Amino acid sequence: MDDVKILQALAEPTRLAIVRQLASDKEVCACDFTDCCGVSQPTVSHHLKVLREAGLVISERRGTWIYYRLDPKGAARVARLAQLLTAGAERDAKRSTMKPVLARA
Amino acid sequence: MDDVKILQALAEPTRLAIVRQLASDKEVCACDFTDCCGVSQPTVSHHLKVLREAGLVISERRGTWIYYRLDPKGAARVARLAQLLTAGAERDAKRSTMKPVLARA
DNA sequence: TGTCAATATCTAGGGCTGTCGATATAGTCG
DNA sequence: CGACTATATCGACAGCCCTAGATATTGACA
Repeated sequence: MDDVKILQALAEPTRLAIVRQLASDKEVCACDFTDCCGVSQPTVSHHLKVLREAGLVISERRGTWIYYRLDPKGAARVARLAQLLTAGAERDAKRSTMKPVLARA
Repeated sequence: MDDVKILQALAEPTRLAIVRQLASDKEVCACDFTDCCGVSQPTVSHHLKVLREAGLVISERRGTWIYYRLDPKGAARVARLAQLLTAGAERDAKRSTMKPVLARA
């Protein structure tokens, strides 16, 4: 229900970089994000928590390491939002269905 | 490359409400957003500016009023981001393509 | 059990942002 | 031009959030 939360999670350079890495690398160890993003370990941990609580990523512990990957549910939510926008924009582009703007007041 | 800017613009309750209204109403006068969002006129003006500069909405002056509608380019950008996520998530769901995790160090 | 590595939590500070009142600008109509 | 309306800008304040150092927790391994 909280699409704002998902968008807020994505709307940050470091977190978007993390998500992009997961979109291309399939599975990434938490320890590797420190290099790719240029921030400290506590900061990475914080961002991963935000992404997790937003429902965008899933974590799985494997020994000492924790591996992250994209959450299909979060991706689906973003896709639905995108579809809402594209559908509205495409509809507006159709001149034939444009109703004349009625006088106000 | 400022996808972050687009996401930041969407990641705010009032602005997302504005965008949702535009997705369903096709064309909306700026003066109508004050009612639907429950914020003051300067705040609405501020949010519309953010959405405009992010490339999500287009404004068109018609006399005293200014009408807003969705920008197809912004919608396309969001759609591309969503596709990135869904593609990655769907790929991860395929067990057959999962490579075993190699030992680290 | 003790040590080491990976990750999480706590804390504080600095910057960004949403908000609104006051004011300015722009357009319409007499 | 002058009055009125819609919208934009300005100024200030409060709250949120990104960040990193210090510290705690967790798991592996000997």
